[in-house]
Amino acid sequence: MLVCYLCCMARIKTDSHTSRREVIIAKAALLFREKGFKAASMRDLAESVGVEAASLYNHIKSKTELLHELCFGVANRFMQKIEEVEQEKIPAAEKIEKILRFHIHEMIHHYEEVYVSDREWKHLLDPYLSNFQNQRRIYRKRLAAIIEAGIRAGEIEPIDAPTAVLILLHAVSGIESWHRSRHKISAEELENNMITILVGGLRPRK
Amino acid sequence: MLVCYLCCMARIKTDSHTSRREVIIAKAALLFREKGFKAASMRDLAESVGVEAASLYNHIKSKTELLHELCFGVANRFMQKIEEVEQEKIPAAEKIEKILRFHIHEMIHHYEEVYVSDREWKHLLDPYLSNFQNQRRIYRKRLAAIIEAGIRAGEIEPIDAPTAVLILLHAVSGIESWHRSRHKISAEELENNMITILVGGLRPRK
DNA sequence: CCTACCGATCGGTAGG
DNA sequence: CCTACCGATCGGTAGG
Repeated sequence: MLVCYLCCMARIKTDSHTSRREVIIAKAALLFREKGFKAASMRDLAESVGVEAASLYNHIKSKTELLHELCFGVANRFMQKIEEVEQEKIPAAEKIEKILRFHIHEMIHHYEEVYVSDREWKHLLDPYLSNFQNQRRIYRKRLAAIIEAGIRAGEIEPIDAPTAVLILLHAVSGIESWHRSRHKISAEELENNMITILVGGLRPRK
Repeated sequence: MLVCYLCCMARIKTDSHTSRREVIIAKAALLFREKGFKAASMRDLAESVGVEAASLYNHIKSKTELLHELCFGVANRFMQKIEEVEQEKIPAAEKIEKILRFHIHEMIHHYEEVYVSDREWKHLLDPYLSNFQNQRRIYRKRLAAIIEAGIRAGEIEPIDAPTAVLILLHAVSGIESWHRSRHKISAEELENNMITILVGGLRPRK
């Protein structure tokens, strides 16, 4: 379940746009998530695609290229979303809630890619590695800035903003455990429970 | 900084108890955290210990044995702590706070091992792998049971307990990012900020 | 897209 | 604790 049902319906119906390359990347996401980047071999990937290992190289340049595609695909979506939310004229606490809901949605509907981007990025090679680390740092600073604005406006508990960012982002990545567990509550229930606990924890209590 | 200063002072002073095996395990924790289990080679480890790769096998059986040692060392400490806290006669919310503070403390002072146990356990081999997964599942159930008791007692917001557990545990593991960041606030500040955000989010707001 | 194959590196052993 | 070395597996290329 790499891709969101709604997002990709058109593509699946017409079928012709799911190129071989996209299939390879999707299968790579699954494999890298299951085994980790280093432990997943190109022969594993070839088998799951249904070709010989050598044939993969007609569609991709290298194993790390697959990791670039996955990591930056995810990073770009998050960066785009935060830019969009920053410009809305709503209270900071609502901005945070919107961004959190986006994180939760991405984690639920694009699980494999988001997970890989989160846990395997350290295996990127160096022009890409430092690029990715920079994007991450910038993203967290922007999120912290929203929280700080919220604190100044009295909408958010006065706490250390970088610590709050760290908690929020990692808490959301915990959906990974939910995703693989048996007794799953529904996606909506999960989302609302998380928002209750996390955003609730940020609001002033009187 | 594998081990806690306080915990290990005696050992460092007398010096003779830090056996070669313990040094190897400590260096392995560092390497597995930096590179990941699969990407860290026994030759890397040998170099960081200061011997040839073959010599390591006079002190350990295999690479995976190092992973066992690290994962179960950590798991056992957490299991022991939760058993201890369960038996105290204090409100559920205080139990949760105590356990959270223990998690935070472990993450700060035994960073490498806790991190490896958290992220690399999937590379354990199968008698150990399922054993570890069982311990994890049991631990989370016990934590959820404390939260549920707290909800029934009206000390904790009525939310889905497994979701709360998932959020709490992953939020705490976010200390990893703090640990490697430059502008670190102090460990005590960090701990108190986390408790404010997390336990604050659990308490009823009126 | 395949067969055939490469150099490098891996975890681990033998033997001293 | 070392030197020497093993079989397996890796990412990737050549050539068709």
